[in-house]
Amino acid sequence: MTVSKISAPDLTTRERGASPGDAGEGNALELGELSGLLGYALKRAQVRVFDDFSRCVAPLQLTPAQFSVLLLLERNPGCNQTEIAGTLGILRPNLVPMLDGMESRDLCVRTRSTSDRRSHVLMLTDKGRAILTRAKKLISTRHETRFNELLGSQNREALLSMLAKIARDF
Amino acid sequence: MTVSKISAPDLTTRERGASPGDAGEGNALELGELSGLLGYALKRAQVRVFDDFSRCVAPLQLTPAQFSVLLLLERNPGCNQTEIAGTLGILRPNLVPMLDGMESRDLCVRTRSTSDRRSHVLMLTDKGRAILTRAKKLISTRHETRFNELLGSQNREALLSMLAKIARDF
DNA sequence: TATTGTTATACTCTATAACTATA
DNA sequence: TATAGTTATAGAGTATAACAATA
Repeated sequence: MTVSKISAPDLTTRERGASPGDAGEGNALELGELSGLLGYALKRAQVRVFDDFSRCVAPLQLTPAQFSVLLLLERNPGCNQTEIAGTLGILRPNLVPMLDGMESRDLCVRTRSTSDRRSHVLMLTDKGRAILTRAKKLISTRHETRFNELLGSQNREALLSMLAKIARDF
Repeated sequence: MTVSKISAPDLTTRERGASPGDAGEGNALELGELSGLLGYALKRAQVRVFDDFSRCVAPLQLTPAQFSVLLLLERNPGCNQTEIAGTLGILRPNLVPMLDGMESRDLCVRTRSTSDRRSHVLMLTDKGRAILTRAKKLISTRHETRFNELLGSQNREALLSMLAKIARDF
C-alpha cells in the first residue's frame, strides 16, 4: 500500500476560527519534541475529528458515542448492554444513562430477554433507524468527504489500518 | 513516502489483559461500519497509546499532559501560562491546578515577569529537567520502541504526518 | 456462586463567567 | 479598555463498589 501526498508536518499556519484552545493560538510556542510525540498527535487529531463529527450531525443531536451505539444495534439487533459496553470499551454502569437518553428519545428499546430474564434485548426503533440513516448520510457527505479531500481515500485506508492495529496490538 | 506492512484491519484477536472495557471483550459483537469510522478508530488508538504512555512513565508519576508541559518549558523557557495553554489546546483556567501540582513537586517555578507584572515567567527547575530527562528515556526505550516494533519507523512517520495534518487542517 | 442491569459515587477533563492586578 | 492569572462552578467522561433480580 502506498501513501502519497503526505508531507512532513509544517506548523506554520495555525488559527482556524478560535478553537477550544483558549488564547488566539496565534502566539504558538515551538513544539520541539512534542511534534514527534505519538499520543499528543493522536489526541489533537481525535479532538478535531470529534468536533467535526459533532458539527456534521448537529441537526440530529448525536454524539460520536451515541452514533456508535446505533451502528452496533443496527448490525447486532437483540444484543444486550454488556455486549455493547464490552465492544465499545466503555463500562456497563456508564452505558446506562446513555441508553436512558436514547430510549427516552425513542431511538431504541430495552425489553427483557425471555431466555435470560437478567439481560435486556436491545433493538432500534423505526425512528432510531431513520435517525441512523440520516446520520450516516450527513457523516458521509460532510465528514468523510471533507476528510478524503484532506488525505485522499488511499491514505484514509492506511490510516484506519494503522489505528486499528494500534488499538488491537499495542 | 511509502507505507508497507500495513494490512487491512482484521478484528479477530481481541482480548489483552482485561482492558478498561468491562466484560471480558471475548464476546465482541460485529463492528460493521464502525470499523470504518475515523473518530472511533482514533479514539480507541489514542486511549491505548495514553495507557501505554502512563505505564511506561509510571515510576515518574507523569501524565501525558504534564509531560507535554515539561517539553514545552524545556523548549520555550520563560514563556507564560497563556502561551502554554494556547499551544496545547487547553484552557487557561484548567492549566492552573496542573501547574500548582507540578510546582508543588518542584518540577517548575512561576515568577512574576518584571516587564509585565500580570504574567508569570515559567521555568523548569533542576529537578524538572532531571525528571524530564528520565521521562524521555523511558518513553524512548519502552513506549516508542514498542510502537516501532508494531508499525515500523517509516509508518510511524507517515502516521504522525497524517495526524498533524488532521489536527491542523481538518 | 456468578452475571445483568442498575445505583451511587468519585475523580478527572473540559468549559464558562467573573474576579484581581496589572497594562 | 484589555489582558494574565485565578477562582468558582458546572458538565462531560470514566472508574469502582455494591445492590436486586436472575441464572
